[in-house]
Amino acid sequence: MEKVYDPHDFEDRLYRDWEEHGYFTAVRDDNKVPFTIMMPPPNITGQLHMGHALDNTLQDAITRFKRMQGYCALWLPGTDHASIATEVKIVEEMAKEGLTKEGVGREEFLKRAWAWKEKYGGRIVEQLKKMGSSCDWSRLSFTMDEKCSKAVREVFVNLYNKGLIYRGSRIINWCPHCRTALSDAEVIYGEENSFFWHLKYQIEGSDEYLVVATTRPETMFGDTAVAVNPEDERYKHLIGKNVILPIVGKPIPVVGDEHADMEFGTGCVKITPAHDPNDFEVGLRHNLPVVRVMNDDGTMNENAGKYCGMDRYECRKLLEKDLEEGGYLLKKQPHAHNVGHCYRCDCTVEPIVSKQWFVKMAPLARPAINAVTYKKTTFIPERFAKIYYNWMENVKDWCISRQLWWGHRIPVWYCPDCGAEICLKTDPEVCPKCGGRHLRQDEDVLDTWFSSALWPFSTLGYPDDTPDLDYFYPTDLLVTGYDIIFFWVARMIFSGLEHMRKVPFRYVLIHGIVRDDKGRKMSKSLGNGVDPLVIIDKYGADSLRFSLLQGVAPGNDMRYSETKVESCRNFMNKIWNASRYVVMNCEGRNIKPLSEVKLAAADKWIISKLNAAVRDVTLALNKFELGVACQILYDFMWSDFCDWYIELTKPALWSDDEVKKDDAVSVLHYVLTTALKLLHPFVPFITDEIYRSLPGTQGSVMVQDFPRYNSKLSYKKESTAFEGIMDIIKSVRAVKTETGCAPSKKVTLYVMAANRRMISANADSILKLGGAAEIKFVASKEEAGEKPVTKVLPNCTLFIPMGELVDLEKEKERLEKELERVTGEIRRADGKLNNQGFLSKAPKSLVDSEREKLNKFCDLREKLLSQLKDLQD
RNA sequence: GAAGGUGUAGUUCAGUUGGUUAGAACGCUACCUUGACAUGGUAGAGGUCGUUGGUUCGAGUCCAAUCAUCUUCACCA
Repeated sequence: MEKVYDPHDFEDRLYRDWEEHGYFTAVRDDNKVPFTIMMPPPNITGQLHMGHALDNTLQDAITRFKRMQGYCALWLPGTDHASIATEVKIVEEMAKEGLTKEGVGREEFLKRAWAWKEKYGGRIVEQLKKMGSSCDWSRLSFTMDEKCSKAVREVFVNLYNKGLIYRGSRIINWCPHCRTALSDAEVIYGEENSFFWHLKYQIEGSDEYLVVATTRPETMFGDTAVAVNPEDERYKHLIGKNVILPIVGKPIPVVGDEHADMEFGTGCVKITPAHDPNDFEVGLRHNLPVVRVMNDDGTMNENAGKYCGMDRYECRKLLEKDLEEGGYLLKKQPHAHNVGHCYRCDCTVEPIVSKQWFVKMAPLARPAINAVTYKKTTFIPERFAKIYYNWMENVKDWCISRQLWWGHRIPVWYCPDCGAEICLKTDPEVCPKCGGRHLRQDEDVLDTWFSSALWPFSTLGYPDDTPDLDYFYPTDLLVTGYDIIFFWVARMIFSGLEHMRKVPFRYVLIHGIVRDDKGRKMSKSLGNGVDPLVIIDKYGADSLRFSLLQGVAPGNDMRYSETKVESCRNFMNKIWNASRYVVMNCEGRNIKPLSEVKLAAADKWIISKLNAAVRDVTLALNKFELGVACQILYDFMWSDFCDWYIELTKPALWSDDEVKKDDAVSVLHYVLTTALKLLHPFVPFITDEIYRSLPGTQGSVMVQDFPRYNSKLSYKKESTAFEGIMDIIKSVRAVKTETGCAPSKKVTLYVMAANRRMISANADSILKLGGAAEIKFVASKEEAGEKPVTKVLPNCTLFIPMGELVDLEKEKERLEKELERVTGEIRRADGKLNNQGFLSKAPKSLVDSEREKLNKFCDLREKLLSQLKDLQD
C-alpha cells in the first residue's frame, strides 16, 4: 500500500471491476427478500450537481447496505426526457444554424432531438458512475423508451375510458415564450411592484359610474361584466344595469357576485373570464361570454381593436395614455402583487382560456390521501406528510397537454369526416366509426411528469405482467428532495394506486437541498454552483460522499463547504494509514480466528466497542439516519481504533513474543475487516481497495455479509474495567501537560490501589501511552518521594514526582478544582436520591446507577480531602 | 392569509422513545516529528441549548406564548 491515500489509483479501476462482475445487477431470487429503490430520473439535459450527488449517495449507501444484508437489492436508474427543457435546447441549437422548429417540421425536429439525446443524454449516467453509484445499469430506463411509452399509452387510454382524462376549454397557465400550457405546479409566483389603475366605467344611460381597480388594464377588452358584492349597499341598485366599457364603448352587465370583496379596492371588479381564473369562475356562474384578447405569443389579438398585434406590455403603456386622455383613468396607485412565472424560462405566465387535456383529480386524490393516512406510505420525516395532504386536498385538475413536440404524443385522433374523437391503445388506420381515412392525431404532447408519475412500474414492465413487476413492486424506498413532492411524489402515489392498486413505495425519504457555504441556494445565475466532478477529481468520490452524509438529517438543508470535504479526505487518509499499519504487521504472521485468540483486556474493549458500533449503525440505517451512522463510524475509527487500540497493540507487536504478536495481529485484522464492511456502504472505494489488500480476504467487500451484532461480544465488565486503565493514561498525560513537563520525559508512576492485578496486566500500555518509565505500587503518599503531583481516580490514586517542576500552589488549586467538580456531582446525585418523586417514578436501573455514582463520588471526595490535607502539612 | 422549518461553542452542524456534568468537525491556544498517518499526535480554552412561562421526580428534547430567520402553499381584481 502507498504511504499516502490517493483515490485516483483505484476508484475507476474498482468501479469497472464491480460492473464487470455484475455486482450491481439484481437477480431475482425467491429465497431473498427484494429491496427496491427507483432512482429519480435526472433530465437528459442535466449535468451532475450537488443535489444529485447527495440524492445518489443516500440511495447508494442504503442499497449497498441492504445488498450486504442479503436482500435482493435493486436500484433502478434512468433518465427523463424533460419535455420543455430539452425542446428549448434543441430549438436554441437549431437557431444557431438559422433554423426554426416550424421550418424543419415535426419529423425532422424529433430526429434531431433523438440525436441530441443519444449524444448528450448519457453524460449524466457517466457522472453518476464517478460517484460510485451501484445501480443496476442493465435495467437503465428512459421515460421515452419503448417500455415506458407503452405504459404511458396504456395509462392514458385507461384513464380516458374511465372519464378521468378529458379535453376542455378551461383557464390554464400559458407561457408566451415557451408557447405552451403549464400545470399549476410549473408556475412560480413572485412579488412584483406594479400599479393599481382605477378606471371609470360609466353606467349606461346615466350620470353614475363605477370605479374598478385593476392591475391588468390591457385585459379590459375581454371584460364581459363588472361584479359588485350583492350585499354592497353602495352598488346594490346597479346590479342588472349595464356599464359602458371605456374605449370600446360596448355595454356589459353589472353582476352581483360574492367574489367582489367590499373591503378591497373600490369594491367593483372587472370580469375578464378569458384571462383570470377567478373571473372565469364568475363567468361560469353568470353565463358570461369568454373573450380572449391575446395571442399565444403574448401579443394582443383582433379583439383589442387598434392595439391588435401589440405586445401585452406595449399595449398596457399606450392604453394607459389613451385612458388618461379619455378621462377614464382616475388614479394610478403603486401596488405590489404576486405574478406567476414559467419555471423553465421565467417568462410571466398568462392565465388564458384554452382547449387542453386534463386529468380529473378528485377521484384520484382521495385514495392517495388515505394511503398516507393509513401509513401504506410513510414520509420521513413525517412532517412532509402534512405538506402532501395540504396539496392533495386542494388539488385542481391537472393540465397535461403541452404545445410541444418532444414528448409522448397524445394518443387521440380526430376524424374530420364524422367528427369522432378516437383514443386507442394501438394507432388507428381508419375511423372506427365511419371508416374515414383522414384521421388526424392530436398535435400536443404530454406533460413530462405524466410519464415520471408511472416510473415505479413502467420501468418494471407495466402493463405486462412481468416477473420483475411481480417481484420488485411495490418498491421500498424513494429518496428525493422536498422540492418535487408535488411534481412527482404525489403523482406517483395516485398513479400507483390507480393503475397497480398498490402504493409505489413504502417509505419516502425526503432530504433538503445543498446550499453553498454562505447558505445560498446553488444556482446558475449566482454562479455559486460547485461541480461534484471537480471535487471528486481533487479529493476522490469517497471524501465527497462522506462529506455529504456526515451530519445530514432527513428533511434539512445542508451547506456544502470544501473544508468539510477536506476533513473527510483526512479521515480517508486516516483509514488508509491505519489499514497500512495492519497490513504491514500482518506480514508473515499467523492470523487466527477470534475464537483461538487469547484476548487481553484491550482486545475485549475494542471488540465490544466494535460490536456496539455494529448495533448502532444497523439501527441508524434501518431508520435511514445516515448522518448518525456516519458519525458513529467516524468516532469508532478515529478515536477508538486509531487513537487508542492501534497504539495499544504496539507494545505487543514490538515485543519478541510470537504468540502475542499473532494474537494482536489477529484482533487487528478482525476489527479492521469488520469496520471496512460497516464503512463500505458510505465509502465504497477505499474500503474495497483496502479489503483486497488484506490477507485472508477474498473478492470484493461489497458482496460480503454486513456484520451482525453479537451479544456475546459485548464484554461489558471487562470494557469498563479497561476504561479505568485508559483513565490512568489520560491522567498521566494531563499531569505532564499541566506541569509543563516535556512529553519525552519518562516519569515514574506511583500507584496506590486496592486491586493491582488489572494495572499490572496492562502496565505495558500505561508505560507506552502515558510516557512513563516505571510503575511502582505504594501504600501511601510518603512512599512516592518528594512533593509528588496527586491524581485521584475512582479505583486508584496516582502520585507522580515532578521534581522541580511542581508548584505547590498550583497543585493545591488543581486538587481544589477537582474537589469542586466532585462536590457538584455529589450535590446533584444527592438531590436526586433525596427526591421522593425520583425514587418512586424513575426506572429502577436509573436510581441504581445514580446511587452507584454517589458512592463513587463520595469515595473520590474522601481521597481528595485527604490529599489536600497532606498538602497543607 | 394559511401551514411548516430553523434558532445548540467563534463558524458549520449532530443530538434517536424526556434520564450522566450537552457532542463532532473546522477554527483557536500550548506542546510534540515517537517505527500507520503532520491529510498526524497530546493536553486545553470555548455553550445559562433564541426568550418567557408551563407539564414532569427530571426538559436541548414535550406544551403554550413571544422574538428572529427561512421555506412552501394560497391569493383581493
